[in-house]
Amino acid sequence: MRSYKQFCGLAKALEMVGDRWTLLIVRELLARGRCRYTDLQKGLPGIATNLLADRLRELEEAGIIRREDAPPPVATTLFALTPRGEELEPVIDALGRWGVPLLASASKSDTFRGHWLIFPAKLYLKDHASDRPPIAIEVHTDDEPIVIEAHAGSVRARVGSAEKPDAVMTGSPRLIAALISGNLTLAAARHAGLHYQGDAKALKRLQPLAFAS
Amino acid sequence: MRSYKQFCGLAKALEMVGDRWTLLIVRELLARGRCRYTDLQKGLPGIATNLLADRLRELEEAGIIRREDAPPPVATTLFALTPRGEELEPVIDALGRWGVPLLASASKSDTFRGHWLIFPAKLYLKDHASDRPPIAIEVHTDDEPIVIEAHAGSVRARVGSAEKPDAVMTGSPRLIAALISGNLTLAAARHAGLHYQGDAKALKRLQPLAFAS
DNA sequence: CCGGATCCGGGTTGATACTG
DNA sequence: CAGTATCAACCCGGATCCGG
Repeated sequence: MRSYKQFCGLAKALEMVGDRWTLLIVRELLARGRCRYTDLQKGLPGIATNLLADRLRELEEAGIIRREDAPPPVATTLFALTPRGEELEPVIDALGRWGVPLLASASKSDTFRGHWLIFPAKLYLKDHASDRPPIAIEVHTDDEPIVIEAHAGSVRARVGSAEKPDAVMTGSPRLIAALISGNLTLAAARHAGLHYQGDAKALKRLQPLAFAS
Repeated sequence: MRSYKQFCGLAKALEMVGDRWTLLIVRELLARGRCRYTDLQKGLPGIATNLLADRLRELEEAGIIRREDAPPPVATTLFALTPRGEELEPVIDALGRWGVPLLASASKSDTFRGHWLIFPAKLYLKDHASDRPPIAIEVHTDDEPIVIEAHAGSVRARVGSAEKPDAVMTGSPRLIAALISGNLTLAAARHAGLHYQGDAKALKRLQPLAFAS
């Protein structure tokens, strides 16, 4: 991106990460950890391959990502965030949180990837029973499943499955996002088509206190 | 901005505020409160007037800013953030904080506006003596002065002057930014050309505890 | 299949000039 | 003061191609 030529931290930050697609690439690397070019492409539906290649080079020059040569027998290139790149997490979180209300009026035809739910899960869910044993909830959409785990007061979310989940939910991204962000009760989400099996209290332990139903 | 067509809060947020210049316009309105088109132009050196007009229209359609007709005798248009627009403050703060380290290698010829210092002042300074009487520090650069006020544990910064400042500092933006963000001690900044008169303890009360010199 | 490079058409940006 | 109008330069998206 062209320089703004302003002595301002915000302007300097935008020169490095303000380009189209750039922060979405960082989102992918934050959500999945280090991954291959092709994995990035799958997580960024709509990006042109030349733009992905350009951005990766710019991000590497800026010290935000790092290129690693995976050892044999894989022998492929892996892309990962540097520590400086990981410091962008608060930025992604703040922007993502600001954007959640916009999802309500999203187009029906928008693409979706399961691991994008990791961010609202981390942002909105808290462990309100830190003295209880750990729990795990599996979340299934059309795409790849994720697991939300609560353990001693902290919540983490990651791609993959749990070995013995306390609950498993299946539904449209829209329903699950509304449920996580506190705009829908479990009962209402079920009524709208969400499938939830397992311990209902597992979810209640994590949900925002906004509604107490 | 073209749609990413992704069901993701971050992507939706970037569609609204990810365009070039957009977040800098929000920065201006956050720092100065409501102001005129010409004030915005002065605070955004380098923006083309057609782009400013375009962005203001887009931001208004998005519900982020509001256009007000100032009453006579001023009779001018004022631009102000809506509540939804003000919710972008955490985003600006996170990005600005991430960008502060980049200022160290900024170009000598970058433009500067005094009120841009409001953000690092709010972000980095804390009132470490909430039981003491309020203080005010005036900060002068080539441009418009700002005031940093500490009162009962909280710090605020605004454009303008104080009636009876406890201290007044004058120096280059670079020096003052380094001092505020904790990368330079007062002694070092003075040695590098910063002029500081008044109570040195006033500044010490606010500075990050990073260095204890 | 992986990780791009190249080319091209169209849209966006930036600089300047101009106006109600 | 608060913008339009115009136009060149640049950036983006889509398609295609290519060496390992």
